[in-house]
Amino acid sequence: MEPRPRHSRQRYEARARIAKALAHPSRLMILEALENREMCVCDLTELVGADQSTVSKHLAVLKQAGLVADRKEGVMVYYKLKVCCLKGFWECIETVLAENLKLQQAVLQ
Amino acid sequence: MEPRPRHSRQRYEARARIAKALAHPSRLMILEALENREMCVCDLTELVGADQSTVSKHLAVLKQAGLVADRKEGVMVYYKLKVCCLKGFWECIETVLAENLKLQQAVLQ
DNA sequence: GAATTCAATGGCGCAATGGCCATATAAGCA
DNA sequence: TGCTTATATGGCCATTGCGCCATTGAATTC
Repeated sequence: MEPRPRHSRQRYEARARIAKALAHPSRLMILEALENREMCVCDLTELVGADQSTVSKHLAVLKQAGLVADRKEGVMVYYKLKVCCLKGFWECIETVLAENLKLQQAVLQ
Repeated sequence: MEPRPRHSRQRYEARARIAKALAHPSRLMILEALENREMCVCDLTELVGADQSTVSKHLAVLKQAGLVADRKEGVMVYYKLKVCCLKGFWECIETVLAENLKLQQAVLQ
């Protein structure tokens, strides 16, 4: 059985671009916060606890990946989730973490 | 409403470590291939089309994240999926990609 | 129009990532 | 004991990622 990729390299690269956008703690925090309601950059800056410019760049990454949308209202810019499929992602991550923890504890005993 | 993180910083960092492991096209390709059956490093090296040492390092990343497990049999090392929750992840990624594509096409028209 | 506020951008430094080559390690075989 | 094969590791280099600072741009208010 010769192993063959199921999809094209471009497709895996496209998938990885999305996954990369998810691969930072601050961005995960932002995404989770936006599940409740839309928030302005100032809110998110306070939430993350980093420099405003840093948060702004994180938001640009999320927007570029198509995960959030922004809306300007006066001086403020509000961001909201653009996709509702993140639930499956959270569940997957948490499952892995729980499994890892279980194994670690088993080793200690 | 003051914005407050739902979880600790450590938790977001732990989540991000898993997400980081998913954030490379070759690793996504490997994970998808392992859904069918376990495969040795030589198979996966052929699949990915990179240097054997490169693939070995990708596998170490996946193993460290707790996504795959390895089993030695003689000279060969076989890797298999350790978690079955990746389906939710794929679906999420594909949903985002489909949505992005739809919007791009709408812009062109 | 000057001052203030919110957000985005450019720049810079530093750490992490990922690629290949070369080498090490380990198992199987002559 | 060598010899070959499969995998892992170390080294090196180029690229990327991410933090903050400083600045710019845009909207609001005085």
